[in-house]
Amino acid sequence: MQIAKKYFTESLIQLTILLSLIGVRVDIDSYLSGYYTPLTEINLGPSSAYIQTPFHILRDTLDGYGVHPKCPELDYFFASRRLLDEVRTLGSPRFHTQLNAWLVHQVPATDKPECGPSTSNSTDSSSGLESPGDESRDVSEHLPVRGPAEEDVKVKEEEEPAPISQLALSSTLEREVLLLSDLDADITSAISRDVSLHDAMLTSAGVFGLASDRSESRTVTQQQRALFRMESTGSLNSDASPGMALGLAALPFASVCNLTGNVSSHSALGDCLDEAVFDQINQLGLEGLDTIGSQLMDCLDSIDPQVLEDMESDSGLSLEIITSSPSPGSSEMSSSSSSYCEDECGATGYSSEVDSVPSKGIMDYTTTWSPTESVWHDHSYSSATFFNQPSVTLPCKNIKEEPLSDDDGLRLEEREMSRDELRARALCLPFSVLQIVNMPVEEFLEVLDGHGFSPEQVTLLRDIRRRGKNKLAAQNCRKRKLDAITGLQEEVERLQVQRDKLLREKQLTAKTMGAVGHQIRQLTRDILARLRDESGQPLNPDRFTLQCGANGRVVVQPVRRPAVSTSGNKTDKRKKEKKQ
DNA sequence: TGAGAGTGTCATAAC
DNA sequence: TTGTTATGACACTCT
Repeated sequence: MQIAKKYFTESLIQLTILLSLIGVRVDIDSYLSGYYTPLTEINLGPSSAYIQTPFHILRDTLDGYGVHPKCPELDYFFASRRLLDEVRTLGSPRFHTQLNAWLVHQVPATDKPECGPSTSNSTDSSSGLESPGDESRDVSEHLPVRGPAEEDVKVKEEEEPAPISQLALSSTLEREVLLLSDLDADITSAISRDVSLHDAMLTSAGVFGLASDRSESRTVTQQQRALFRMESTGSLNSDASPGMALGLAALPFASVCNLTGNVSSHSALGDCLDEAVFDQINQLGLEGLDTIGSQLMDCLDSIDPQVLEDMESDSGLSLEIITSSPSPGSSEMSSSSSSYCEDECGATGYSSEVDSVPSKGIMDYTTTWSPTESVWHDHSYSSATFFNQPSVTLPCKNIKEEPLSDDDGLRLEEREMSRDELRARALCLPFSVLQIVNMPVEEFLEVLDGHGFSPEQVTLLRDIRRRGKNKLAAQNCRKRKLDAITGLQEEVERLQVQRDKLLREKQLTAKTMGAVGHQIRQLTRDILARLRDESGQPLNPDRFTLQCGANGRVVVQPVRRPAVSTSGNKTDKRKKEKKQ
């Protein structure tokens, strides 16, 4: 029994570690029952695209416990480290963990799209799904589908984290191992039904890059749509538990590939993993199920591994990553010589920091701008718009020739495009709105002069830039206004508290003064009653009083009464004199 | 259906 | 002179 409990606990912790790596927070405190250090986590849901988290301010809160619960990014950010730290603090009884890596899917190499020139240009940004040396990718592509018992991977220390894409849910329980061995068919079929591993990888990889080739662009788009279908109608609605769904939503970068399989195969895994664990996960994820789609794509597209890496050390700026999901053009497009294609996900979010503090991985554009730069930083657009933002610089010619397979989706994308994006597309400007807005003025002037634009295009470029700048300025202005209002409200509340405090002090002081005055009068009467005048009679308190001098001497003085009656008599006399 | 919030855009002033 | 920023005002959309 003791051994079973130990195995059970170890399995829970292993699962917790893995879930923490993918962003799912699990409270296994109740399961551990004091066996190990309590691990307490709160599921706070996904991050908002609007939220800018000042990581640099909280960089010292390594354990994350001090993080405000309304800051989901921070909690998400510290979850993995905290869990690992806590596990590490357990000391010597390190659980002998075996990770059974079962590959979820294998995609033929022919499906591997190329990201065109952007692939090489945005290596740093698109590497989120590729572990160093494409290790995970290689494993995913070359490893055959095998049972967990065949591929056991020792859990390495945190200093040498195993590629997440290689990892899957594991257990040391024999029962689980045996059952997992039978899951391959289900898992593979579940994933193949909706989206392949390679699709997910390439879709995410593609969002960071540019696609110059039309067919490649469409491939990526279709893959992305496939992923959308997966998350909207596929495994999430069928087999996946909400908890796992939320975990997938909070999934960072590459781990989504394997987790897609995990999500799809939850029903099977539920047989071999403790139901209580999944119940816990389900409870965690029920609230986030509605927004799972945007959350998933948030994680897929907006997380730059480089930036994630930087979170540990710096960067109070949020991510602004442009998605490279080239979409089919519209019929209004005219032919153009432009073959450059880039997506853009909205205007640069309002943040003076973004403009004034060029940061690593944040404002690459302003420092080393080039038309092929694909990394942007957007805080201002919602996730839905974020993912549906098509490129405004599609090669019009190719688009016009190719039939559209999904007109409804195209119209939806066009409808969600801004007017400037539509205008830019109409005039086939080879730059995205974001590029136009964010490029340095010198570059902008060079662009205006060196590309042989027509007057209409030049005017549109200037207007787009002006409107984009002004849009950001308006956002900043409104933010400042709200901050000012908030500050004033806080000041008002503070002053009201101070006023109430002063009023209470005033009342207390008046009360004290009254008591002291009463005591002084009583004391004066006592003293005067003890004193005698020349005739030996006690001094009348109504006619005498005590005065305390500056030197501390106390003297008896007669009470000075105002001569009201005399002055009144004088006026009466004057009135009588006037009458006479 | 009206109210309110949020947002984009324009006009303008200031730097 | 030009570009940028800040801000009021207006219109529009969405909840």
